[in-house]
Amino acid sequence: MLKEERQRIILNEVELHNRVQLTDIAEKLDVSIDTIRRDVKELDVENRLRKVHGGAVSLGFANYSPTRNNVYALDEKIKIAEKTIKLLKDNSVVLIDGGTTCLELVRLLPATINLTCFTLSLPVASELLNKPNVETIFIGGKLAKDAQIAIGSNTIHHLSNIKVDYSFIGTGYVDADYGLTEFDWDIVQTKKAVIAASKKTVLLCISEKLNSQHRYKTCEINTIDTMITELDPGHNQLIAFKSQNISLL
Amino acid sequence: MLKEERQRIILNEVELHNRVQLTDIAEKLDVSIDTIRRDVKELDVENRLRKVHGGAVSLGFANYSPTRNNVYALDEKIKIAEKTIKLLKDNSVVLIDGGTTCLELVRLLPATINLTCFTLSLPVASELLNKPNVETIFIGGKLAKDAQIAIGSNTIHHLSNIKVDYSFIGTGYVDADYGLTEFDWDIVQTKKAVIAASKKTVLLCISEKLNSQHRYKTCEINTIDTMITELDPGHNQLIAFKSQNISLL
DNA sequence: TTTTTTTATGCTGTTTTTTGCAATATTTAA
DNA sequence: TTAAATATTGCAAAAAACAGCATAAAAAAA
Repeated sequence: MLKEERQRIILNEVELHNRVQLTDIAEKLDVSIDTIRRDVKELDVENRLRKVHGGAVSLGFANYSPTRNNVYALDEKIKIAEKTIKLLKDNSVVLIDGGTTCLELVRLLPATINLTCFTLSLPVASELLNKPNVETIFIGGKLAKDAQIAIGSNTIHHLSNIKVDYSFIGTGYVDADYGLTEFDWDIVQTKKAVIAASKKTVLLCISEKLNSQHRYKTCEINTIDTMITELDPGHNQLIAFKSQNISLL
Repeated sequence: MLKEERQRIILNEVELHNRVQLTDIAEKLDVSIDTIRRDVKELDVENRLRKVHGGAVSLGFANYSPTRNNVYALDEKIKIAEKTIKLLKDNSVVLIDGGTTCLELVRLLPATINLTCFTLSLPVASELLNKPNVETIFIGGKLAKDAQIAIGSNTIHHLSNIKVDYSFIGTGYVDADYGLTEFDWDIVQTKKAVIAASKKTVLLCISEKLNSQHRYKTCEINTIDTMITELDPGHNQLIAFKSQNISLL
């Protein structure tokens, strides 16, 4: 049997069942497991399937990723993400909120980091699945169409049952006096529950949002433990926050 | 024998069987392996076939994968999705499983349809958010990296608290006698919980999976209420299922 | 015609690829 | 944690590819 032929059969099996075991294929084709393993490794390098421990899965199955749309102020968000990653300790349990800043944080997480991550956000969950050493737990509930996050009473109830070391949240609006505010009432309720479920809360926020406010209040500014912007902590845009009881990074 | 004639025979053989081995053809034509090797090499540079180690494969065979659509057996799955959509009544509450067939179903859902959808699958949830009149509820829990679905005791517990009108599920393997089976134990547990949470269960399955089986059993075939394949219900591949207590579509 | 040139083929020895095996390490499941 | 399954690595045998050479056949030129 030609190698090409064998690999074609492997691909076919993988696409048919989404997932196959190397031992099964080896037996079926009557070649050694080593041969199948090498085939699968090659096919993996060629991006025709994804090799996993003990077998292989089809790309359609494993490779789902939402199209990365144009992220506003990407550079700033990347800077924030990099600062945030320094805060993360191995083996901690964290909760990561939705929003593009948090999503950028997840994208930039090093593959080596060992975390247990809770999240409410579909895109964040999707990205987290690409991190080999992160265990991802999605907090279920009714999904908000626009924000792509779980909201509502059910979600809030689930959140009331957990307590994480750190939560990393974004916000629609922030002001040193008025605190964190949002446009959407449901989001506020959910964020409140997130903060209540965290020992420490870290706010990720580009400087452009500073000194803005909206209708519904999530929390006072000093409810936040740490605020991370792309600016240097000594920047004079942050003076109003320095007097509050939060640490700046 | 003319070189021209020999090469034509080689090409014929390749077209017919999608592949040939050099040793076979050399023996058949009673020339040295070197001659055949040179022939095949020439045909390869002329782009009439593709030379591989030990033989040659047809162009269609070699090109099948690189430029193919990402979803295996897409046409069949679309046909299944179309049949399934006819089952859906407005304002019903359904649960949609993961897998590419179910994902295709969601993609083809008309924008007008009014549904409440539960799901465990990240990609399915993501697609559902594009449907303006569908309320999506994600059943939370620990996420499986490869299948991108919620699994584990927490998920199963959540499922035990709901009862939907219909669930639409896929399966790794199905056999008229052995029932639905899977490669993965966790997936089986979750699927069992899904079935328990449904008044009616509908299996979506391309015919290629019929008469295949694996290690862990999800359920007997007659636990399923309806099975939908891309085939006509009267097709003789489905005879073994007709005698079971399930309806075919 | 004969001679020369070109092309095709087969043979030999060497190199590369493929494959299976065994020893060891790593990952996973219980 | 331990035990089992799976991966990795190095190695050796077999198959295939390759390069060079000699010969035979065919074509072209004398």
